[in-house]
Amino acid sequence: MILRDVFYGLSSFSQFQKNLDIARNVLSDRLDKLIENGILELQPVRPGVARYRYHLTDAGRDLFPLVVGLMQWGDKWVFGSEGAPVVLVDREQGAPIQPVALQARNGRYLQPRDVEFEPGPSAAPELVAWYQRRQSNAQD
Amino acid sequence: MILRDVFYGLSSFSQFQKNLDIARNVLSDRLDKLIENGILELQPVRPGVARYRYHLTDAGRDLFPLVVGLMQWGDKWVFGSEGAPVVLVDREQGAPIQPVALQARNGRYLQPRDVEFEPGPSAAPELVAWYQRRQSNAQD
DNA sequence: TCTAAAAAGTCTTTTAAAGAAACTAAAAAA
DNA sequence: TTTTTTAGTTTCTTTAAAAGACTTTTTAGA
Repeated sequence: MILRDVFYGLSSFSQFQKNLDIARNVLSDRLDKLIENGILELQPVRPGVARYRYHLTDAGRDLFPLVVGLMQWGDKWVFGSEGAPVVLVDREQGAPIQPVALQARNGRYLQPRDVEFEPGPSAAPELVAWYQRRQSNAQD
Repeated sequence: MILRDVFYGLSSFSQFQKNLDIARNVLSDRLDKLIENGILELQPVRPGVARYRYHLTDAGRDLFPLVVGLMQWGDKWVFGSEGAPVVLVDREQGAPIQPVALQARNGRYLQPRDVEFEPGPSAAPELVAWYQRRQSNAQD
C-alpha cells in the first residue's frame, strides 16, 4: 500500500499516514525497511533543512509492473463487474494500458503450462540434480 | 512462497512443508486462507478417497505474472551479477521469456512517468474530486 | 517575532501471529 | 497385518505487529 501510494505521487510521512490509516510506528518501521532494502530513499525537501521526502530508487521503480499487476488482479477478481476504482492510462495516447502478462521472446502470450522452470546460472547443485531426475522420469 | 511452489508443480501439504521449512500450523493456516480467498482449491486425489491436493483456481493462475515478476525482480536486484537460481523458458522455443513490464495498447514499454492514474468506473466520489482538484491546480 | 499547528517520529503497552513440539486419524506401503 | 507416511490439529512459547500516548522539530499565520 505504501508503494502504491508512492507510485500515486505521495512522498511524505503524513501523506502516507492519512491515506493508509495505519499506526505511525508501523508506518515508520515499514518505511525504514523499504529504505534498508533499497526500494525507497530519503531526499531532503530542500538543501540544508532536516526534512525529507521518500522517493523511489531504481530498484523501487522496477516494482512498478508488480504493483500495477496486483491492482489489475484486484480489479478483475475482487471488484469484478463493479469495475475498477482506478485505471492506468498511457499519457501519450490517453488509453488504458495493457494487462500485465507473460510474453515469449517472439511476443506470444504465455500461460503457466506454456513455460518451464529450469535451473539458472546460480542454481544450487541439489536443484540441478532434482531437475535432471525429473527430466529422466516421466512420472511425478 | 506457497504460490511459487504451486507454480513449480507442487500440490500436497507435505511437499510444501519440506520445501518451505515453515511450521505445520502456519502452513495449514495459509493454505486455508488461500482457499478462502479463491486462489487455491482442494481436489480429491482420486474419487471416493478423503485425500486432497491443492490446485490453482482461475484466479490463482492469474497471479502467475506477479509471481514471475517478483522472481525476476529478485534475480535483478538481489542476485544481480551472480545470476538467477531459476530461469523460466518458453516450452515452444526453449528460450527465456521476456521480463514482466508495462505496455501501452500499441506495444510501447511504459515507465512510471509515462502513465497516469485516473478514477475508474467504481471510483469513490472523493477520489474523483481529488483528481479534478489536481487537474485544475498545477502545483501539488 | 511569537504562537499554534503540522510533521515526523519514538516509547510503552496490548494483541495477534509465528514457531516448536506433541498428538491424532486416515491412507499407503511393506 | 503392521508400520510409515500424510495431513493435519492442539497446546504452549516466543516474536512481531498494532494502538495509542508522548516528544521534538518545522513551518505557516497573526
